[in-house]
Amino acid sequence: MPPRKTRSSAKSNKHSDADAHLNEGSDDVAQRKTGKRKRSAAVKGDVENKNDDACKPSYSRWLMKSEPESRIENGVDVKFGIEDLKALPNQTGCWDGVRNYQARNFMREMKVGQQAFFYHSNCKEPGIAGLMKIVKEAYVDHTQFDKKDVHYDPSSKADNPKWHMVDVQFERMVKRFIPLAELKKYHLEHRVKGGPLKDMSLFTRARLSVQPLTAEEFEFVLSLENEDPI
DNA sequence: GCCAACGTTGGC
DNA sequence: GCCAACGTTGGC
Repeated sequence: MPPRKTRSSAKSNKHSDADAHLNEGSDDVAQRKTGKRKRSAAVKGDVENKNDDACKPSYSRWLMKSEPESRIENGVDVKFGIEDLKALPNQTGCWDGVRNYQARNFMREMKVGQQAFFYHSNCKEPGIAGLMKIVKEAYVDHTQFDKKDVHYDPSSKADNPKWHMVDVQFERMVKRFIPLAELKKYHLEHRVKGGPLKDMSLFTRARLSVQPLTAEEFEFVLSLENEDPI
């Protein structure tokens, strides 16, 4: 498969007439393969909201990664930083190109109005650049069918699409950029002494491009805006 | 540019 | 359904 990056491209509400539903549960291939249902979303975490049906934790805050620096992949520049989102019409874009089942599943859980950190990855200074909010719930990612697209997936069929995306809208920059290195210091400290970042997915599941945050994690990270850099 | 960690694929 | 080989992610 051709994937790489977890990203968003410069298309905005163009496809927003697509319905906000998804063929529920139709293709949790990864989960079926391992026979472990709900493993991806259930890996520890807060239980602030429960779904009606089960005891599966649900999240309402997210972190989404994208690359702010130019990098050519299959002849296409995959750069998409927070400034690029901000520059789109209505400061809104679709988060296409996610080709990882866990990340996709988290996107499917997202609800309109929820907040997400915009994280800059694979760049000079990785870290959290700003905040965005979910403005459209999961719908089919059209780029999987586009042969010209970097994230084209020949294994995905039109009558049973594998990949979905959400629309996000720029909300604001963080008051100061919060570097990964700083978050990591807290993470290591909290792992020893206890603290909100001790299990943060950014470190415990570093390669996941769409991650859930607990309320405690989210609030702690946000509070760093008002602190001096360490 | 390197490479560790980890997700995916496919043979058996 | 195991697991080795392979490919990707992303920090450094």
